[in-house]
Amino acid sequence: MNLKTAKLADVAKAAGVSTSLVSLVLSGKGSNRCSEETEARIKAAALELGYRANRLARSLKEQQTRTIGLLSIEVATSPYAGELLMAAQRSARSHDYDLFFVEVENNAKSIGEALELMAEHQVVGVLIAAFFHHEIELPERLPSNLVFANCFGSRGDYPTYVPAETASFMQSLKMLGISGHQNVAVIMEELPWPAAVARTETFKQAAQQFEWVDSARRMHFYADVNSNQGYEAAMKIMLEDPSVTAIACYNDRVAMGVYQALNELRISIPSQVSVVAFDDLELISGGLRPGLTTVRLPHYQMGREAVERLIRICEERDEETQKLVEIRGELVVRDSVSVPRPATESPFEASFSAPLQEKEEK
Amino acid sequence: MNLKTAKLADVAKAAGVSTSLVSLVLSGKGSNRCSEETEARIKAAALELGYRANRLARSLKEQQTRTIGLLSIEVATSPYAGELLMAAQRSARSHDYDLFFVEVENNAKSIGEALELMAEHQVVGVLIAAFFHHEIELPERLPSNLVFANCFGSRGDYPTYVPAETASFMQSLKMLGISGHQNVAVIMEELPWPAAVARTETFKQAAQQFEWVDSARRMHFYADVNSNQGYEAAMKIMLEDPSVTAIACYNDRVAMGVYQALNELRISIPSQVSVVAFDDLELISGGLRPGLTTVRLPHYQMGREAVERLIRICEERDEETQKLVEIRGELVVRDSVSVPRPATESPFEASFSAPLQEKEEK
DNA sequence: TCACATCAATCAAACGTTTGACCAGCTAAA
DNA sequence: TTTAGCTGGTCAAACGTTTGATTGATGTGA
Repeated sequence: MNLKTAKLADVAKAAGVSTSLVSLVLSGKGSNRCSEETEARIKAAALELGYRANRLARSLKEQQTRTIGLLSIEVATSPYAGELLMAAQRSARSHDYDLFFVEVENNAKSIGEALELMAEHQVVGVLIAAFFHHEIELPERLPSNLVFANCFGSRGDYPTYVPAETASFMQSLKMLGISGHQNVAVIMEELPWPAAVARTETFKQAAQQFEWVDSARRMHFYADVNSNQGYEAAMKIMLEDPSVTAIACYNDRVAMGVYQALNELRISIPSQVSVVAFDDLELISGGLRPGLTTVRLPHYQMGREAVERLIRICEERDEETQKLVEIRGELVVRDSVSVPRPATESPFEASFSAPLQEKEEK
Repeated sequence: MNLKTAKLADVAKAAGVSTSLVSLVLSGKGSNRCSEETEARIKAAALELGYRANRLARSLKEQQTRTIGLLSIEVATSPYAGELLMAAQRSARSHDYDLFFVEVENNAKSIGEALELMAEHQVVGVLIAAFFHHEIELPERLPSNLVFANCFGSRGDYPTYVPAETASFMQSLKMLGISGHQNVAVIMEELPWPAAVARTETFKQAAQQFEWVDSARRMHFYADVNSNQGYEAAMKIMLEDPSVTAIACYNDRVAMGVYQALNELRISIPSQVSVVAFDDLELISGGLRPGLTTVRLPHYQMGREAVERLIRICEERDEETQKLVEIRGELVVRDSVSVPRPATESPFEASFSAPLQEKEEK
């Protein structure tokens, strides 16, 4: 493996045959073109010398690679970015494709340069992936074999795999609805990300469907809600509107703030107030107590399906006509939802002494 | 950019010159080998046709690529995996290198296959990166240009960039020490990960240095402490040993459980009990209230420095002799540490009504 | 006028692989 | 005896690029 690895000619010399035959035998295309004895000799020589084909030469000759470009937009801004990436990598490998990875910022110029670079490397197709669902500014020239995952292009009509925001969030909300909640508040992102727009709309639908009380008044918007505004929002909600029995959160991060507010207010989850969210960042949703009932963003599925579609396209056996594929996230039920407390009961009654006593007993 | 891009011969024909000259001009090596007029004509033709060099052919001819292999071990198990990856990618690009990405499980066989694959792609060097600090099982054959980031190999003596566990964690502990804390408990991982072993030792050193009381008794070990045991640990600590004024946590995730326990126990942070941790997962450390004072794992620096070292090695201009490089994480001071409460004061006095009243005033 | 430099450009080989065309020797059917 | 087919291989061209060697002008100094 060091510096120079053996080449076809070395194996051929060692086995006393031509390079052609070695190539044929090693690629399996030369069945019945040589004797078993020679075949064995060639294979032994290849093994002995640790021969590995030079993919550069092979691809040059064959006029195509088995490499796909993964163009990742601002990977680091999100935790769990890895999951889409991992899914893409594994799917590619399982089809014997390799991954050429470039990460850039979300602007047409950087993306254009990255695409040119990939073209130079003769990738057969490109997957553009982002780590939160948004629009990507595309340059003029685009490869024909292009698929989007967790984002969508500003131009063109390419296969696009995104989370089914509406259907997914609806699962969370339905959980509240069928549990009997009527007084549901929602803490939503105000900036017009696709996720925010869709989830807001979903809340309206759910409110109508389940006949939630005062739902219009109970929608609370914050710009850049990720920056810790869940706490303030929940404080405001519970203090100004104590009849609320459930809070739906834009995402897990918001829910984390909500938990802290409810904790401080001595409102117990879920017996006094139920909480649902979106994302399922295990670090949060599994780390909170009680565990957060939330919808898992389908990062893995988006990565896998986008790559498989891309490969089908590259191999010209894509029969799907649908461009936009929305993937529904799975509802992960933990312990943050229960039936609503009786309508007459104040939320400010959650006894805190209970867990304390439990512990003190022993 | 579609399917077939123009090649040297096309540009040559368009400009009415030989391919040699086009190559020379476009690579800048042909200064004063042709007239300015011809040079302009060639460049115009190249632009017109959207010519992009075929890197396969170039690398084959030049007998070397500018591609480095990034072998990532189990990327998805950690959030913020992206940061190391991003750092590696950006550093590589800034030196005009590209990244060939493979992600595998931590076993010698998978890693061996990935390395062979990279060798086939003629990478000039390999960076093996993991997303938590541990040992990597290596196969027999290893490339000569190999560097480790956030992990280390079971064999061989390769440049290795890891977090300075001791020096970093000591920053957190020193923060407690110089604030005057004497009764410090620690919640530590029991499994013998390098991080756990080193951080345990660091705690012992700090305890000795600052003359912490009963420190041996105040070390609490949990196997797989990431699975939410911070809560139970903190409960146990505060109920059995209420004189504790500060809790040092193995990592942010543990601190998250500690916060929840202290919240339930009505112990306020930091006025009654201070908390420090390790990792600085912004999702947690920035999302908790009050913000968690913790040490940032130097993912970005490890990625960057490892790649730059690797490139120096590949270009045979590496003058460093040191193999193991420990990178110190930065202490991120937020609001979870204060001076210890008076020795006579019980921790169970944090008034919860205060923030409630504040809010009710308006 | 000759030798020699310089300029502007071309030639041709090579990188490692793949693969259709070819070939020599043998057997079996026509 | 010819023909055809099989067995067990080899030959040589090609993929797109780079680059040392070469070349044919033109200019220049002795």
